[in-house]
Amino acid sequence: MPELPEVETIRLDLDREIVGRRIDSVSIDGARTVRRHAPEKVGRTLEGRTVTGTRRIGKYLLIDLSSRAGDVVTFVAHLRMSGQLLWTTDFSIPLVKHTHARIRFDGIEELRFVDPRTFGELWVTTPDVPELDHLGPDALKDLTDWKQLRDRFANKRSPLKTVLLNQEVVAGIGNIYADEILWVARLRGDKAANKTSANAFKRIVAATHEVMAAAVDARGSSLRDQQYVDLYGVAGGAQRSHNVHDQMDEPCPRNDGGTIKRLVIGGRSAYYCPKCQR
DNA sequence: CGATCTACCTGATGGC
DNA sequence: TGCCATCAGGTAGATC
Repeated sequence: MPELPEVETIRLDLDREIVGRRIDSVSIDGARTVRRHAPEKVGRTLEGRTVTGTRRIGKYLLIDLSSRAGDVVTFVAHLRMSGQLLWTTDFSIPLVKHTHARIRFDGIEELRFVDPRTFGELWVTTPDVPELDHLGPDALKDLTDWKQLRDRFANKRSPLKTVLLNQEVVAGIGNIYADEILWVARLRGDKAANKTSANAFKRIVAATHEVMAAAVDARGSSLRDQQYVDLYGVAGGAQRSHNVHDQMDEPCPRNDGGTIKRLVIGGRSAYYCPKCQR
């Protein structure tokens, strides 16, 4: 569920709560939560360490930890479709269904990982996080030059939206914000990516930064099901600014007489205005 | 190499 | 009320 702005919102909250704090204990429940290595390794690795900082790469959340016997480690979380990270001020507060991991800090407070669909995952690794080497430039921080995007589009004949969703091309864009970026850039997502013009690449780069920055400012998008909430369980506000995503049959906000349509691109819902997106 | 399916899961929703 | 089909913010892996 969460895309870059939602992960960044959670990271900003976490940074405030856990940097400088010590992890007492970790419990992992559910065979799917940790699957890159033995689940017990998480507790063994984290317990007793102090959080030194947080990072985000695309939709991955990273928590850096203090060294022990000379080695430093990083804890990685990806929420996939239905994962949540929730801050609990007292570990005795009852667990909600589908709570798969608990990380306790300084005796009482607890970070909980809740994930009904169990697609999300946690793991520990080295600070260079080699598992994420395949990711393209981060859509918010590192996508600055349109030529960078053009080069990454080379040889890609899939639809434009499919390529924007490819995390190896650019990291952090998901289904909601791909629709929004394409609307701002006035481009249709079902056109072949390799036909994108230089001017269109410039508009995509500008639109990506604009859409992502505004969504972070609004603390992410919470749709009807409220599956995304921040670290404190509070919904975001970016959905109120969606121009096309999930806006079927609504008038285009450009007031150009267009009506928002839905189609399927790469097996996923895509919303667009047939009037202003070409 | 690139493109396209499919699997991985639970839960909400809407039609009959 | 069921019961069934469809859909959901994502990604990795198989296959062509």
